[in-house]
Amino acid sequence: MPNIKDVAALSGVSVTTVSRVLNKRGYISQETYKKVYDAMKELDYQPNQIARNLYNQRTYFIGLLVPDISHPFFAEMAHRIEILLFDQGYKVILCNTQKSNTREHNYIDMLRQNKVDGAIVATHMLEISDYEKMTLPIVAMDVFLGDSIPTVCANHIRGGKLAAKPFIEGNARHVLQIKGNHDIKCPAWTRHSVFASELHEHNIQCIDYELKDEEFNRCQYYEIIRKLVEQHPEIDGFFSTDTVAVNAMKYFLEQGKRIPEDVMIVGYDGIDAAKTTYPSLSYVEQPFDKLSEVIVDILLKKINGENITENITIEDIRYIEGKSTRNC
Amino acid sequence: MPNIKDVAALSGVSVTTVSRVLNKRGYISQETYKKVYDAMKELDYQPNQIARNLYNQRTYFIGLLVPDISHPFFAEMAHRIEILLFDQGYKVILCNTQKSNTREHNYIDMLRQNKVDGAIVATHMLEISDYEKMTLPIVAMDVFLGDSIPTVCANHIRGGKLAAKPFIEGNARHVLQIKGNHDIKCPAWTRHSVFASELHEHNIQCIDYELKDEEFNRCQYYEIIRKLVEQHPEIDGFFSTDTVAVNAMKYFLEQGKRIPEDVMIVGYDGIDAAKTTYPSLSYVEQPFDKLSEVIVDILLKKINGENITENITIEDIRYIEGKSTRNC
DNA sequence: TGATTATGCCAAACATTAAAGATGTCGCCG
DNA sequence: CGGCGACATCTTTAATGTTTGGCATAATCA
Repeated sequence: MPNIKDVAALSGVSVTTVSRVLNKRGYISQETYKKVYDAMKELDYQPNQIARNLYNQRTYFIGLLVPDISHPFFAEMAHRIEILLFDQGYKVILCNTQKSNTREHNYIDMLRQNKVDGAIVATHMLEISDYEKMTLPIVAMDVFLGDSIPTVCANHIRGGKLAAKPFIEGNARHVLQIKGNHDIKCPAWTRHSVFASELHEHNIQCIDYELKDEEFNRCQYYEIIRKLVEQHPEIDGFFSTDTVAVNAMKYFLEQGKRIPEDVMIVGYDGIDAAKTTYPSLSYVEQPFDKLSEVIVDILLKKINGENITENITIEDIRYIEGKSTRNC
Repeated sequence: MPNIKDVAALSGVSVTTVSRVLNKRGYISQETYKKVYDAMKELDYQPNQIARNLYNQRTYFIGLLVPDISHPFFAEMAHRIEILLFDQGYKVILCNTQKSNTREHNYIDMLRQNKVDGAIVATHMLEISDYEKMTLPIVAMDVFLGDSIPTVCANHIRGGKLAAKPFIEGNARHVLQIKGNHDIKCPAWTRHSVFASELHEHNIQCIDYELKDEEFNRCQYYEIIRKLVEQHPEIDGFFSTDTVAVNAMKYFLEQGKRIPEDVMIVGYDGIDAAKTTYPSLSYVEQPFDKLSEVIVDILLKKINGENITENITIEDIRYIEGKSTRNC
């Protein structure tokens, strides 16, 4: 692979001059400029970023830690985040932590060894103290990593209320909600507790089920729902993330239940799958675009030295009414 | 951030000795080993990979170019590929080319400047010659990038036949198939041409529609289907990728069509969405696990100097029968 | 003449590694 | 007991590709 010396040799100028051309620094004549550019083209020269990174002490690399990129929520976010970052000159290193703290630990070490400029973290298998003692600029995505690290998430209080409303208005009596196995510090937890208390306020029974550690795989959802509904045949309402909700819809329909007459279903997130069900799913939509914009914005500010620790809550969260809920 | 000098200073040995401890090279006394490790721990030292990369002339970085990571097919593949690579010590740089050749070009340049050890490419907006002249080890994922770059894909001839079978056996008369806007060199194209010729052999009309460049966004699928079906009300069969197929199912059900009695639907890929429809979708399943294993395997072999140019076709592709097709 | 423009050279810096060299210790043989 | 070699341990030095600052040297222009 050609290096700057080869370019200098071919164009008949010094290495310094080539560097000056590359970085548009100092005086360069039109003629030299052309000579150097021609040489670069002829050699198909690509400046060695590794060497530049070493000298400049920054890499423009960003670590993106998600539990599982094949989960549509993270895929949607990753897509937007990567594009926003690339357009600002940053490169994303993808890390699937798989809900394993060993893996998460290895990824964090790897990112630090590779001197990433920052990280976006959507997982939290490590101790909060592990994150807090890091000097690396971090933004937490829908997850709490301690007071010193800003969390960006949608307003889950509002989300929980929005999700509860159709059940209240539709006169549901026994609602099953399935929540992730995140610990209590996870913002997503909020929507579920708000949801539950909203229902209780209206004397609607809320049956809570928390997915176990080993139940995070999406292909298990259907079975889990089947068992739960068998245990609670009285269920006439269901609330969970979209990925779970679409499985629930399938199950209820297969059982001959009418939706929304017999069972109402509300999803959360607004991923593709929520938009292609029949009957169409009612769901609370997370502001993917806004979330990713704010996450990237905060991260870049932190990288540029701003000391940001406050959490940011995105307010624009909407309820999209489909045909899986009824209005009485 | 502490560097190897700080560790050396704190442990009272030379920089080289620390390096030897790190790389387990040469003779190190138990005592020195301990001193160095204690110092590393005390300083929370992380070896600088950038400097190592520069010296060793390899980065263990792999570029992953996909059109759009939020598309479930790529998300599923990316997930598996990233895990396999990380477990082999490689790091994945995520690139969403967005079907833009400018972006793709910029990504390729970026990857070369960052001296990635290899790349997995699932997009092809550039000229084949652009890829062929690169010295970078590349594996093409379900895409053709010229004779010198190995393509890994499932057997789409078999896939096309498997997809056609239920329509033939179910006595469909007018089948609409929607295919991606990939040019004719894309392996995925094969399944659609095989599908069409299989139908023709059995005197079934096959209406082909090719998505336009600007129609790659999944939220547009429903509208496209609506227009096509309005133009062809005789349609009693539908074949496409899962992401399109689930939209078709929604549309037909909303139109009051019975599935499979009035319209049969077959999907392709086997993503989550295909598994949560009601009635359950019949689909041809791509071997995600096997595909990703082979892609990573071939790439690592190429990185290690093997000259691999032959395409690899994965045979284990299956038809999963759901309730969206009928057996007459 | 003196400022401006253009270029070159050299050395240092970034953090690390590897080859070669220095130093010291130990055992063994004559 | 002196010398030699084998081995253990650590240091010195050069290298990886790039940028930058300081300094020197011209040529050009006003």
